[in-house]
Amino acid sequence: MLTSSSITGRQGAILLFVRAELLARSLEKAFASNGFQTMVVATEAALLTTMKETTPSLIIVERQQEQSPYIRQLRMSTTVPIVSLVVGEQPCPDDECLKDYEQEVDLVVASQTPRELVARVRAILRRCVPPVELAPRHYRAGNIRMDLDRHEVMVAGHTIELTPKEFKILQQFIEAPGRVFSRQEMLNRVWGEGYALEEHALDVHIHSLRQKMETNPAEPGLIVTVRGVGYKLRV
Amino acid sequence: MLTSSSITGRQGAILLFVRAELLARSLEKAFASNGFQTMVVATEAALLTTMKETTPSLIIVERQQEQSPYIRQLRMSTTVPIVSLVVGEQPCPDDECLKDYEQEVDLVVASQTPRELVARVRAILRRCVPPVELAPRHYRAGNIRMDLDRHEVMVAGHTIELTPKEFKILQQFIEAPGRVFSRQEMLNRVWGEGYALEEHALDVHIHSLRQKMETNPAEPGLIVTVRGVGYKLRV
DNA sequence: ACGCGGAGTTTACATGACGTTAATAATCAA
DNA sequence: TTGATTATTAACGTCATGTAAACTCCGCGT
Repeated sequence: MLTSSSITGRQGAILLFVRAELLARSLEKAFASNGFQTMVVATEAALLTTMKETTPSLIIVERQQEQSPYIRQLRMSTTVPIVSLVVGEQPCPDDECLKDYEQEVDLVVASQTPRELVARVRAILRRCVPPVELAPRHYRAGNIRMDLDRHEVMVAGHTIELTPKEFKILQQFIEAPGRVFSRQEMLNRVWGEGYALEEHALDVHIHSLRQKMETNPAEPGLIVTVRGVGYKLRV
Repeated sequence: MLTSSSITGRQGAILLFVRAELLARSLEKAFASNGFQTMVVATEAALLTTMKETTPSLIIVERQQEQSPYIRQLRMSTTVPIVSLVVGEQPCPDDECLKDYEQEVDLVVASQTPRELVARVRAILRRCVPPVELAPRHYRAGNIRMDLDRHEVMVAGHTIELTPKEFKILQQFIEAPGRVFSRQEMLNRVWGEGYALEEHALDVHIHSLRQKMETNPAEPGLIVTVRGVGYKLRV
């Protein structure tokens, strides 16, 4: 059952900036067993480039001496919660910790059991769940409108009900209007890569899509056949 | 970006639930000198009545043995951040602290310098001020009205009683009317991030919600299922 | 302490929608 | 016309969902 992952818009992972391999492993494991995904980086450079490419839901940084500069840089570049992790035996001197807080770090915490760290992280994330709906995702092509969040499709002004497969197929079409999709490519996109499936399984879904969308399903004007090649959405 | 200046302005006070007079004084002083107002209560009863009359911006609770019951009660009655303060010499045993976190306490912290406590509180408030202050406490969608402060729901003019879970679920729906929530996303939002939970648990609560809300629960017109995807509130 | 009751969770099962296959008809290109 | 490609339909198995009910857990009152 691969269905759940696609629509949920999976939360960003926890980004761990830790030098010690051993520590990284144990944290990674602790988070993984609590249902969190993690990414690990070991250098400042890697941290910053990772931040450019992905959006973690929280960052844990192993605290160092004189870390202010890049912590500030990090804080400026993202609003994601930052946890400063003090490793080693000697506790972080008070004024050092306070400096972190002044940099708007969300939590400075001494090395504890991984379980407790996970609990603290979870407590922070509870507060940071975005108030829903950052950017509504919807498409338009011709007189077809598709709202991915609402899972709604309108053709010529009135809503039509699509099954999950139909919806996904139409989504492929509308994301590249006019482009021809071979059966095999459509199968890969909708059913998943490497799914051996009778090619003509798609035909049936195309058919039912046409039944629901076309004004005259017998002479398709929206989803048109390109003989010998595949199907495309007429723009 | 997170602006620290506006936070200290006019804003609910910090509610301190501390028994020891001396400790109360010192905390009060520390917060006062950092621009926070405080209220102090010394008994559970006073805490709960104060909560009914005012809306603090954060609550600090001196941790006791076996505090779960009223912490839970507190957590259910408000969304304000709660800090569990461990006083005394012996550190809080691990699993005890974890219990607090499971009750959705925001931070469990051992007695430190007042300055550091203030810094930690400020870090939490940075995250929580926007929701507390500018999030509407009252929603309306169709003929559904929801008052978060009063914890009341009205459908078509008359009040219905919802359990805490039901209430939270409906809240997610009404904050983004029409948007489809996958089971997993709803679980994350209501039960908390990373809680592995049988997806089916949600169905049951949806069912009881329908029983209470729908005119004809057999044919849901308000909370509709989007097969293979999730549920949404029909607008 | 004990039991009661409500809330939440899990289990189990019936139902019906959905996806797939296969078989047949229609259409198009040589 | 003939073979290949596509359209259509029916049938069937699987899976998602709805629902009831049992069970656990916790708070509350006796």
